[in-house]
Amino acid sequence: MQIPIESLNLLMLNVGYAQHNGDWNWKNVSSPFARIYYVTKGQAWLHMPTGVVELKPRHLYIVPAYAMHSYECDGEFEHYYLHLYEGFKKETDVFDFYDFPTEVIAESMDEEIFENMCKLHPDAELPASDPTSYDNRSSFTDYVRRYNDLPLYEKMQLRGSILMLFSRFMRFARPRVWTKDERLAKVLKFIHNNIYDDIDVENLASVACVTKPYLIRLFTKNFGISPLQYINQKKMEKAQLLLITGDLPIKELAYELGFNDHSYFIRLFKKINGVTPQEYRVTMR
DNA sequence: GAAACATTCCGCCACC
DNA sequence: CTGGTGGCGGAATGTT
Repeated sequence: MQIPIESLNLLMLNVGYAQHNGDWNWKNVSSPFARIYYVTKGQAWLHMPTGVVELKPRHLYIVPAYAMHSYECDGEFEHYYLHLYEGFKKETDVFDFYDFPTEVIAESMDEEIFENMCKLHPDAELPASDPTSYDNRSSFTDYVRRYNDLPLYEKMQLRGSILMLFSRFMRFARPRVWTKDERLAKVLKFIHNNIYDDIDVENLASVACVTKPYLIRLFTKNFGISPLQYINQKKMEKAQLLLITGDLPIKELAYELGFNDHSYFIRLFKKINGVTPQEYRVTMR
């Protein structure tokens, strides 16, 4: 199954050029946005769950949203970066449905694309390159607002550039096979499509045409966690995105994600992410 | 499946 | 007023 291009809309959070000299070492970074890098000079290493990748000039690299990773560099290293997120409810979680190669060889125009994006959007550059504390003065919300205020033709240009770069990876992407079980595939799809609603496991069972206890057993056996745990995990991912890209009060945000009780939402968020929603919002932006 | 049991969820409330 | 904590208990979920 292929996702329709209409539902693929990656929005830019940041774009910029970074020069490092042994100071690009961050451990265990995970963000609700994806990163694409184009290396121009030097060398570094990217530690992904799947293994270590050497970062070399004239190559493109991608780190999917929510992927836990680390950076390592001991000398000169220069690169363009691009941060992307899927902003709207109806958009597919592209990183959940495809596996992308971390590295691809860049095409001749890619450096120019980056250069051009930087020239057109100097405001989208990160003030600091420490992924754990980007900056206190300007938040991601400002970047998002700036994007929203762009004239339509500039948004079109931007989307075009983003899709060009993303297509380099898409070309080699493999649809992720979560399960061979058709029933579970339907269940996963249902969860992804309704992640902003209050999902009842009873509904999932009817989607899969099995009884509830059976579904729970089947799901847990295949994915290692129960349906409800999976749903809440996904909701917390969306929460992270909403927290850094928007200004919604925590209470409203909880409601937005299908929680009827904000205190429960806060508890769940802290349980899964280790910090309270507000702490996350402040430290991540 | 079903039934019985343990555990977790989650909405409510009181409070800081 | 918002964000956050903790207790309670019935409902929902998960296990055997």
